[in-house]
Amino acid sequence: MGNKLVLIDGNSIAYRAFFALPLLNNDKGVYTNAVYGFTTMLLKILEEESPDHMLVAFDAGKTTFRHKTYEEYKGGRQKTPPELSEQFPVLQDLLDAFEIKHYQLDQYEADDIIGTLAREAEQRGDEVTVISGDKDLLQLVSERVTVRLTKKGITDVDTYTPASLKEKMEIEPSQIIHLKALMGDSSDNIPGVPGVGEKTAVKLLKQFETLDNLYEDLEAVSGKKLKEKLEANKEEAYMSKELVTIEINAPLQMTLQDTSYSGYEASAVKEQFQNLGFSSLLSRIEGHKEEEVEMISVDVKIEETITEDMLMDETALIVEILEDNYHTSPIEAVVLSNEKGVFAFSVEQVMESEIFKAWAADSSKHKWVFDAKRTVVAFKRCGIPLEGVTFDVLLASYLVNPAVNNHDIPAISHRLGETGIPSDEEVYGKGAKRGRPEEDVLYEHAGRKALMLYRLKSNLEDQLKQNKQEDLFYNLEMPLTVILGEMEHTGVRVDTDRLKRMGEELEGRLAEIEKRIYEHAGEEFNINSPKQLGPILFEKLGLPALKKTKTGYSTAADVLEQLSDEHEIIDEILLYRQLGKLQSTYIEGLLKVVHKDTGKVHTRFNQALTQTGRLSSTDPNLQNIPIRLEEGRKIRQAFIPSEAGWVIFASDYSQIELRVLAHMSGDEKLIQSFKDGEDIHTKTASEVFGVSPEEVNADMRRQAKAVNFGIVYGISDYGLSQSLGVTRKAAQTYIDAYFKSYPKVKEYMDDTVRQAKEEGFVETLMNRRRYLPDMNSRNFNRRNAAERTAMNTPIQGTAADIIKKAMIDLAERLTQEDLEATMLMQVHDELILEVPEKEVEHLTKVVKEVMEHTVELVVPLEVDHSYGNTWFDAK
DNA sequence: TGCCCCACGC
DNA sequence: GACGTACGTGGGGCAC
Repeated sequence: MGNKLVLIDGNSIAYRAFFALPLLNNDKGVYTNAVYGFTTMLLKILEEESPDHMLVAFDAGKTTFRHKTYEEYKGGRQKTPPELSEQFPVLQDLLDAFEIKHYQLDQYEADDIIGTLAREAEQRGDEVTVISGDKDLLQLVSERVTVRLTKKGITDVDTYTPASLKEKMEIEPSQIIHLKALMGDSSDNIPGVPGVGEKTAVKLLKQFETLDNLYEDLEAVSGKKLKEKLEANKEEAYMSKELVTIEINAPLQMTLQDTSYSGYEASAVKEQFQNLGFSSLLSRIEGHKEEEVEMISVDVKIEETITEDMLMDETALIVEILEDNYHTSPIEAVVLSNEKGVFAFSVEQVMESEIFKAWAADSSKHKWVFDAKRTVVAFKRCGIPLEGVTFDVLLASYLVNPAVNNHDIPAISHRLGETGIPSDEEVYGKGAKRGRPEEDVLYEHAGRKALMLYRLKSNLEDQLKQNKQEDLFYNLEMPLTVILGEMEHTGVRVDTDRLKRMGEELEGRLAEIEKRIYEHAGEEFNINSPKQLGPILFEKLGLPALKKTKTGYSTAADVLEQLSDEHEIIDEILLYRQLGKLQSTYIEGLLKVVHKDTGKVHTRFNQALTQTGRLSSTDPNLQNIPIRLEEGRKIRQAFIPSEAGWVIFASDYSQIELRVLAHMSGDEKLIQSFKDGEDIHTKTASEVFGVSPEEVNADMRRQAKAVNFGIVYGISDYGLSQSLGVTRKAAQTYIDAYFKSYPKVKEYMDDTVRQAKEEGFVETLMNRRRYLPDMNSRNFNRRNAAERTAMNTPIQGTAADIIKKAMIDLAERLTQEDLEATMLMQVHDELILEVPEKEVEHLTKVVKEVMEHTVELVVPLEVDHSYGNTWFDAK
C-alpha cells in the first residue's frame, strides 16, 4: 500500500494568500495575512487529504541554475514586498509547530524540489498531491500525481488529473512545457514565441504534439505570418522550454523518508495561533475540542408555577424553536433571565398562566429578545400577544455590522471572547440529526442564551450609540419588525385551484415541447441537465459553443438566444426552460408552502440579512414572483384577497433610487429632470447621445435605461456591456458620457469612494452602515468591486430606509384612519395591501400621502398605484 | 449534503 | 494589466 504524500509550493501559496487577503496585522503590528491565508489552506489540506507524508518547499533566494541559461529569467519582476518577506520566518515557525517539514535548496526553486520528490514517490507507488498557484506545475500531473491549483482566493482550488487537464486545456501533461515554450510566461519573463498566445499554442500542439515535430515540419503550419514568427524565434522557443522544465533530479539533501508526517501537538499550534491573533482558527485545531472549554455556569430554575416576582420590568426572553420556520414549528421552551435569576417553562405552562400573559401583554414591561419577529409571531400563534419588546439583539448586531453572517447569541458571544456557550447546532444537531434533546439539556442551553442575551444587550447598545444608529434601531428597525411580523402572520391568500389548473395546462405543454426537442435531437435526454444538453447542442448538432462554464458548455439563456437562428431546437429549449421554471418554482413550489389550516402563504421576511438594508423573503420568496413575461405574470392571478369584497392594492415608488441619487449628489440637471416630471430614461438618452428628447428613439431609450440601471446597481462596464450586448469599450463610453452630463453625480461617486477608503465604510441617509474591507486591497478586482459597492450601497440602502419608514408611517395612519386595509408584502420599492373595495379611494389618498412624504428629499418622491381582484390585476 | 448551473425579481 | 463583475431565493442535476 502506497503512502499519501502532499507537496506544497510554499512561495506560491504565500504569495497568493498575501495578494488575496487584506493586509492584516496582529496586535503586535506584525503582518500576518499571508500566514493566515496559508494556514487556512493548510488546515483544509490536512482535513481533506490526511497525508502521511508532507513537505513545504520554498525558493532559495535570488539566483538559480536557470539564470545561467538566461540571465533575464524572472527579470522585470516586482520585488517581493517587505510586508510579505517578513512573513516567511513566521510561516516557517508555524510549520514547525505543525511538525511539517519544510525545505529549500540553493540554486533551485520550490518547483524542482517538488518535481524531484513527486517523481520519486510515484515510482514507489505513492499517491502524490501537489498544491500550488503556478500552472507550470501541471507538467507533473500523472496517474499518481494530482495537482491542485488555487483559483480564487486561497482555499478555492482546481484539481488536475490527466483527464481533467485534457478537458480543461485540451493538452497532455507532457505538453505543458511545449505550450509554455511557445506562449512564454510574462510573469517569469520567459519569451516564448512573440505573438503566439495560449490559443495558437494549443492549436499548434494539437497538430504537431511537440516542439520538435513542429520545427521539423514547419511548412505544414497554416498562416504565413505565424510561420515566419516561429522560424525567427526557434531559439527562444527551445530556451523557453528548457526554462520551464522542472528539474526532477535536483540534488536534494533529504529523502522521502524525511517527509513522513504524523500529526501535531494541538497545544503547540494553539500557542502560535494565539501569538498571531488567529483566534478564529483555534476551533479548527484537532484536539482543541476535547480540551473542555469551561461552559458558562447557569442555574436554571424549573418552577411548577409562574409567579409575579419572576417577571421583572427588564427581562431577557428566549423562545426556543428548533426549526427555521416559526410559522409551523412548535415552541420547545420559554426561558427568562433577569436579576431574579434564570427561569425555564414549557409552552403549556405559559399558555395557562394568566400572570405570564398579563406580563407579556404589558408594554411597560420591557422584554429583550433575540429575533423579535420570531418571538412575537411564535407567541401569537399560541394566542399570547407580546408587547414591550424593546431590544432585539439580532437586529442590533445586524445594524452594527451587516457583513457578519451569524448574529446568533453564541456567535456574538464568541466574538466578544466568551466561548463558554455552544451553538444551537452543537446542542440540537443539524440536518436529519436535528432534534429535541433531553429536557435539562434544552433548558440549560436556552438558559445560557438568556443569560448571555441579558449581558450582550448593553454591549450592543454601546456600539449602536457609537455608530449613531440609535435612531435607526429604535425608530426604524424595531417598529418595523412588529409590522413585518403582522404581515407574515396575516399571510396572503392563494387560489390553489387556479394554481393547480395552471399546473395541469403547463404539464401538457411541457410534454409536447419535450417530444419536439427529442425529435430535433434524435434522442431522449434530460433537458434540465446542462451536462447532457451541452453535448447534444454543441457536438451532436454541431452548434457553435460561444461560452464555457467551469464544468462544460454554457447553455444559459443569453447564449442560446444568440443561436436562435441556427436551429429550431433552441427556441423550444428556451420555452421549455421558461415554462419549466414556472412549473417547478412557482406552481409546485408555491403549492408546497400553502399553509394547511389557513390556505395562505406565510412568508418570512429576513430583516437581518442583506448587505444593503433591503429585506429578503423566504418560504415562499414573494419578492421574485414573475412579472416580466406575460406567461409568468399570470402566476399573480393566484394571489387573491382573503375576503370577499376585498381587492389587492399595489403601490410602488417610481425611480426611487435615481431620485435618491439626485438628492444625495445634488446634481442640478438630474434634480430638475425629476422636478419637471420628465421621463428619466428619455432624458438620460438625450444627454448620453447628445440629441434632443424628441429625437430619442426606442432603442436609445432602452440603452439609456440600462445605463441608469447600471448606475443604480453599481455594475461595471463589463456588466453593462453584457446587458446591452455591446463591447466593453462602448459600454464605457456610455458611462463616461453619463458622468459628463451629470458632473455632480460623478463628483458624488468620487467623494463616496474617497470617504469609504478613509473610513472603511459607507452610510445611508439614516446611518445604515456597510464596511468595505477591500477598499484598499491590492487585488485589482476586489478593490474595484468594493469601489462599485461603495457607490451603490448608499443609494440602494437609502431607498430601503425610505420604504421601511413609509411602512411604519402607513401602519400608524391605517390605525388612525380606522382603515381595515392590511399590508401583505414588500417588494423593495413597492407595497402590496389587501383592502375592502369601499376603502380603496380613501386608502389611495393615505398611501400616496404617506409614501411620498415619509421623508422630504430635494426632489419629489412619486408613487404609482393600482388595484384589482388579484395581484395580476393590480397592474 | 453541498456545489454548480440556471432563472426569477428589484 | 489585473479575467470577474448589484442584491437576493430556489429548483434540478450530480458527485460524494
